[in-house]
Amino acid sequence: MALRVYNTLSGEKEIFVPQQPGKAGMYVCGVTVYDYCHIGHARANVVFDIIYRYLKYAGYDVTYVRNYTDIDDKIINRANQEGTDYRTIADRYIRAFDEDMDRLGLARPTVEPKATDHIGGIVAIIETLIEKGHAYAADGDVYFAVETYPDYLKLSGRNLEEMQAGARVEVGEKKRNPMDFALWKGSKPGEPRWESPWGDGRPGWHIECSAMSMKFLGKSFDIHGGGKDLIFPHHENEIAQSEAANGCRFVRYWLHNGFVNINSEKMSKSLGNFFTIREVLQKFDPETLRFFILSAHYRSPIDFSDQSLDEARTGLERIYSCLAAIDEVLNEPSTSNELPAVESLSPIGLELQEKVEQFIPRFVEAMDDDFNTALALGVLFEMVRATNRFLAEVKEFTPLSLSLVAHVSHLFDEAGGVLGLFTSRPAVWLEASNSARAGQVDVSPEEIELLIAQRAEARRAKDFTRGDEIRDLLLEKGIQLLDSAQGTSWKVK
RNA sequence: GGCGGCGUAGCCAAGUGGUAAGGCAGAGGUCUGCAAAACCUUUAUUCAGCGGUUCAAAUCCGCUCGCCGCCUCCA
Repeated sequence: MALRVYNTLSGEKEIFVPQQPGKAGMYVCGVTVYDYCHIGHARANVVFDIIYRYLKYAGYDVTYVRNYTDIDDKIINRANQEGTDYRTIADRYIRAFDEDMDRLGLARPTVEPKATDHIGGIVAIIETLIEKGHAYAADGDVYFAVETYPDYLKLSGRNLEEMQAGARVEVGEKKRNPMDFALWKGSKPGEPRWESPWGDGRPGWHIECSAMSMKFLGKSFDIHGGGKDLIFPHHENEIAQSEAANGCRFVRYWLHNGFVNINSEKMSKSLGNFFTIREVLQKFDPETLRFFILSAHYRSPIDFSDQSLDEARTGLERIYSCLAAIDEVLNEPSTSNELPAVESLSPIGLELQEKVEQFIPRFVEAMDDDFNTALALGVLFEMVRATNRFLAEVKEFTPLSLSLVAHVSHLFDEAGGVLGLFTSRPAVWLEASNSARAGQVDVSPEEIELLIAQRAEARRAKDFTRGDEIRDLLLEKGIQLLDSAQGTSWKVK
């Protein structure tokens, strides 16, 4: 089964056929760098990170371009508020973005261009558009004339007449048609400016993406992505500019991710109901956030809450616990040196072996179906259960059972590499997750260890009443004790 | 008003014609001095409602109800 992707342009899943066999070109609209990113940005970037990784995994030579919009009204406003220049603001939030994405474990795109490094390309496209009669200069600004491009609004499925009739569209006095949009904006005094044939100014919002994608991926390329909210007007305008200028199809597959909601409502700056990535990462592990994002299909809305993140953490913990158990088995020196003459697996072992054999085909099938990460995680969990059963059953590990367990370990590495998960050593992750949450409990680890020692003492003396008292005391404070043959450990409940 | 999406167990969530994955939470059991963890078993005769197409529908069509998004900057 081949990779199928949902194309916003056709409204259907289509078999992915790249322009050039074996290669894939992908452009994703990055952020406007005027503030810290919220978890909506986290979702969009994680989603396309997975798509990037999976395309590579599927064997494509991928060129992934993700831009920074580093010149824009909001950046200028912010700079004015702080009494500084736009560059200071842009550079600060580019750094912040990079830090956030690194923490979330994103692979770096092939190229991360900045709009302001491509003014030349932008001006060139605008000149072409004017030459071809698709754009006109008006008093220092340049506008794209939407009526000259018959396919306008084909992505969002709208109708130009009805949109023009809409009361909320104001007629800019310089525009010939209220739907025309700016390619170039003349600079007001004190604003950042670049030279152009139409006077000093700066690019409009949409044109930068046309210029940068063309520079790095050509006039026509495979995948263009972004959040659903970019479909109109941003992507619609990109299509108009690029196709009108180049006379050929701009993008083959348009991919759009769904929103992050708070109480079923879109998270956004204007509603003020957003959480920054940094805020969330103070409470939750980055991998937990990533796991949460992957637990739903990328096109569906997801509802963000502490509870849903808690559940994601519990689920991820289940997997990491299994991986830690695997590590222990694999790192332990082999207990039996005698090889059984005929070695065979128990029914539970055979079941695990079956899961192991089916794993990659099922994983690939899930990911091939429009990057169905939620289904892929389900497949992962089935292998976790089979592995837990097997580990619980086996008393002595033979070469055969060890190689089976090692195989499971490799499969988790392989899938983890695509999903950007399980990058930590399991024992370390579990320990870190536990101690991070220990900070939220009003008992110190030292006190806990002391109480555990006292309890062990009491239990040795068969004073179970005292022992249970200590256990219940800790439980009341949210500390759960875990007894094992190796001793007593603890975790935050 | 126009366009689009969604409604699956207590919660989250896969599933686009062949008889409901997975996770969390819950219940019972194994283990344990008792617990916890782990493991086992179990939890939707049913997919918002009503009609229709079909041998067969959560899946296709129509209508109704409810929620959300885009139409202005937004991942």
